[in-house]
This record gives sequence, structure tokens and C-alpha cells, in this order.
Amino acid sequence: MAPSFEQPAEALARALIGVTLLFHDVGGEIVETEAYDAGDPASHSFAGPRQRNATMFGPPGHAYVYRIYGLHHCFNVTCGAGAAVLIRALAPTHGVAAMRARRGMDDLSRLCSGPGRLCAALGIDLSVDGTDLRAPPFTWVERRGDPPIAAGRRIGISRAVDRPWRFGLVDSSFLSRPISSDDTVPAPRLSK
DNA sequence: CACCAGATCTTCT
DNA sequence: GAAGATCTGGTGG
Repeated sequence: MAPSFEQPAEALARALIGVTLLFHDVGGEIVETEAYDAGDPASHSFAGPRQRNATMFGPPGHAYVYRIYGLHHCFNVTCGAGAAVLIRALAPTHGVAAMRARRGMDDLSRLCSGPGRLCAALGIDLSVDGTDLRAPPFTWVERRGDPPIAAGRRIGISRAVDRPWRFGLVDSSFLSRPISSDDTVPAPRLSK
């Protein structure tokens, strides 16, 4: 069952930690995310709709994929009104052999730990941009309970650098970079 | 382990 | 012309 995508980016970024994301039955548990919205100077949507960011201004629950630095890809989940959540790292669980083959490496701890790395491992490229996340080839597995979540500064940006909109599963060994455990925050309540 | 350059190209100034 | 929501392989400690 897919998560509820239509919510503020910061809330969705937290709600996705611990959820399992599969693309063509390959993927893992989301352990790191970042939030971006239209009022955020660091967001691609900040300057308004453009050709590249059109998907961000489309309906929630779709894939916003863009090319970065000319050679890598980044995968985001849209959540409406120009907002989206960047998926930064997965703990590999499904199709590990396929991911290792695509990445040409064995090291589990770096297989999907980084936005470009996970796109390469799952085979996500520009052709995925704009597609519906609530239908195949995407599959979602809900998380169990409320995982401990840390918040910190986003990575690789130069504007709004102090906004603590990066979220990570506490003590996960699959983060792209450590998050200070000083700013651990409670996860949102799940309806039981 | 830290730091640095190179890859490679679209978008923005 | 420069910067960018990055990754990898090299060099030096």
C-alpha cells in the first residue's frame, strides 16, 4: 500500500523513513530523505514552473527525476504545489544481485547510499520522470511502528543551508553521510 | 581518512 | 560563462 503522498514535504519526508520502495521488484528500505517546496530557495521549484521541474507542479504521488552534474540522476516523490521529497538512501533488501550488477560493485554499504547511487542501482533515469508512483513498476511496503528519526542540514546545496530538512533513520549504516544524533526528533504517529 | 580534480551537460545569469 | 539536491578514483597523512 502506497503512503499518503498529499502532505507537506517536511511531513512526507519523515513519513517515508522506514518505508520500503521497489522499482521492478528491486530496492529497499528508505533510510534518508530531504524535503523541498516552492517557498524554499534551495528548491528547483522556487523560481516557478519551468520545463525541467514541470512534474513538481503536477499531482502528488508522481516521480520527479532530473539529471544532475550532467551524468547522475536524482529521484523525488512529488507531494503537490511544487513540493517534493528527494530519496537519498536505501537499505538494500530486494534484488541485491541486480543492483550489484548495475553498479558494478559489491559493497552493500554504498550500493544505494546517495541519490545518484540509488538511481543507478534501481535503473531509474529520465524516462521515469512524471510516472505514477501508485502503480507498477512501483511497489510500496508500509513500515512497522515509528522508527527513530534524526533531522539535520541538507547536503550539496548553497541556499537555505540552515533549514533542517534532511531526515535519516537513526544509526542506520546506509546513510549517505552521518546525521548528528543531537537533533533526533519523534516520528509522526501511525494510525493503528 | 581527508582532500581534490575530473567527468559531463542542462539550466540559469 | 558558471553553477549545480553527485560520484569516483587519485594523492597525501
